[in-house]
Amino acid sequence: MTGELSARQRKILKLIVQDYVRTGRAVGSKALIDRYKLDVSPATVRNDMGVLEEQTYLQHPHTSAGRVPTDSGYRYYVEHLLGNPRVPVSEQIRIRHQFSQVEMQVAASMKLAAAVLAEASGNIALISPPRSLRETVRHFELISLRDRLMLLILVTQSGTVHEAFLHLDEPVEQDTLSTTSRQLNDEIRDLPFPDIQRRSAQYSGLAALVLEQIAALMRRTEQESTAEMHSEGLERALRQPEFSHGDVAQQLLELLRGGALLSVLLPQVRQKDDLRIFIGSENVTDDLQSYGVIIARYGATNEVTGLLGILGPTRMPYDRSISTVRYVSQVLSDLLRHVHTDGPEH
Amino acid sequence: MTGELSARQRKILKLIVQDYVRTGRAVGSKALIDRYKLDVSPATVRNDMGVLEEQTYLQHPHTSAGRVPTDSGYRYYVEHLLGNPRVPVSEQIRIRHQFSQVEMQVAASMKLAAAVLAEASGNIALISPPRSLRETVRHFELISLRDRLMLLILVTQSGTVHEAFLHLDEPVEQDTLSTTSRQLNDEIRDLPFPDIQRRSAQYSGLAALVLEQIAALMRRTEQESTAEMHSEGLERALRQPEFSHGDVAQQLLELLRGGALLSVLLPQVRQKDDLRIFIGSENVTDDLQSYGVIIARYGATNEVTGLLGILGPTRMPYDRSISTVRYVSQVLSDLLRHVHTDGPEH
DNA sequence: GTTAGCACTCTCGGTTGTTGAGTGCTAATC
DNA sequence: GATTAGCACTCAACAACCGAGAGTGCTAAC
Repeated sequence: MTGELSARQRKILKLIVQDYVRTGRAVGSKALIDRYKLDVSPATVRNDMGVLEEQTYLQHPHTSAGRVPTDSGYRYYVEHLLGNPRVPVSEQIRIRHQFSQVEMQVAASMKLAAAVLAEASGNIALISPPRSLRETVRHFELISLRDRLMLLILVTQSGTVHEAFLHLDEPVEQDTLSTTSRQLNDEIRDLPFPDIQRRSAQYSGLAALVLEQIAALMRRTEQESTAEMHSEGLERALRQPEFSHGDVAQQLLELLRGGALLSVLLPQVRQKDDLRIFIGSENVTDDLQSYGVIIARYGATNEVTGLLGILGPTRMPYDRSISTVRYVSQVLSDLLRHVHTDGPEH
Repeated sequence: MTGELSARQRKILKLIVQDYVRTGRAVGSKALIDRYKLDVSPATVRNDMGVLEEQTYLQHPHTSAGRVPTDSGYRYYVEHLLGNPRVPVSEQIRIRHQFSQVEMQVAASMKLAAAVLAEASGNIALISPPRSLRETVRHFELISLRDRLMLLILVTQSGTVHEAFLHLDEPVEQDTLSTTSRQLNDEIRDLPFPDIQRRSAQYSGLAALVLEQIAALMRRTEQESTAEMHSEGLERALRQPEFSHGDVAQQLLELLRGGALLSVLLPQVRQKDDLRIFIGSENVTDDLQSYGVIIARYGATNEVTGLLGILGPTRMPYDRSISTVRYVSQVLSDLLRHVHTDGPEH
């Protein structure tokens, strides 16, 4: 079905993709020649276009319109016509500089990463926080706030901090809390939540309450971890003609909120530094049929990782997007590595 | 200019507002009579409509269309024709029940409050977290995570928890951290951030670093506190015909993100249990000209308060919205009072 | 004060032309 | 054999037009 393409045909396909991505309008034979000063005639281009259409790389919205890339056209483009795009060095410096501003604040870094991605691509940036597949306890602390109210602070392996207010049946001194926490901390360090839950049964009173709560917090995050996702750049993306139609905005919001996005795409991005591209109909989910998604995994180690990427219309600037996703994921990984392993100052 | 209205004129205005809010279509004299079985003729209604139009309560989109309420029409409606709407008891029970599920988790309660508001009004719910106008330190804790990495946890008067990772120049033992924190805690309890910043100058090394960081955290939240806002129900709201037009979605997103909303409206809602309504052109901000906003202040005390409310098109069900905002703000205040003053179990 | 009657106005939805970009095919040309 | 010129054809997009229907304001009668 799909045979080899001549050099000129590949060139034409490349130009069509780029032109269409830029303008958003179907590309005709004459317009293509005018704009890119090809030294062949429209008819020749039309012949080649005919071939490309036969090979399923292009399609016709209607008889008298220009050609538009199909999903497989984009796929061919990113795979064979794109090379290995790099973020320009000046841009790299600018990005690194921005990250150096936020220091070691994980939350701020993530927001920044999203902002950079959104900015560079003009589309929607996605990012999920770094999580361990199997979270364990690193440390917890009990703080007495008032007679019968205390605060539980939990730090897990991935460096995430959780908090919960606990109401007690009877007043407890801070000293009691401190000794309890010191003792329990030693016992449950590096344990995952099922183990903790089991141990809670062996205790009663304060200790049991605390252990139960810790287990509950961890269980909850484990369940949420796939769904939790921050997105950025939606309002700018909506300015694009693709999205100007009314209910697309609503559809997009639901897509982002629902998080079906991550739960479907997450398993497909296997390891750190792996970058995956999903174009239109390649997406299993119906809602994603008309979008393109670029997703990469980032993280400090192979254990604790998060995802980041870009979501846009199938008509998106894949070159810029891909290079930016790849670069930002590297920067973020570097940064996390500093937090997780006492790395050198940068 | 605006004189008295006859009983029938008020009735007609009320019906027009309600009908228009429900259907979204300009209301004609005949349609009004048909739908509400008035025992007067269309011509009479037309005469009254004429009067209402002269009084600026109604307006004509064009010659041959029905009437539509103006902003002052809505204003008259909420002030004179609405009474004091209450949430139906069954609804009250449902809401209370939902809140009892989330226990004392402040963050979860806020999300729930937003969800309830959005649900009841079909519009966008707004909520800003409870903050004190003048935050003071309640307690902080230092936790050593690794040789040269420690975690700072800060609890402020309003019950908000902040966290920050701190990198140290040289390794410090947990014991050192504990004694330092115990000592400093006593010293800075109940102080606002400028005082803390001042004291940090008197110390050096670890203590100085910690105090500076605490001051920085508090300063940052103080600045952000006006801007921070959670919103809910956007995607559902976009389903409404008012919002179906393309770029309204974008405009709304920017409005919500920018937080111009709160920084403008916040100062106008003076104290707890105060409920304010802004209709269309009554809003100073241009972006808000075609929206209606209902905002109430909630909180545990007069010191620590937050805002919640509803944003929708000027054409919104004011009765339901007002009663729900008022009720939810009460429920949330009750709940916060439990967290802040060791209240009885509920 | 209320109502019937009537001429008038203006949006909305569908139909109809017109325009222009683009195509596919064939025959001539390099 | 690949390329090109020429030409008839197609179809979306846009504007102009038209009739139907809902609603109005006014006047005169009740």
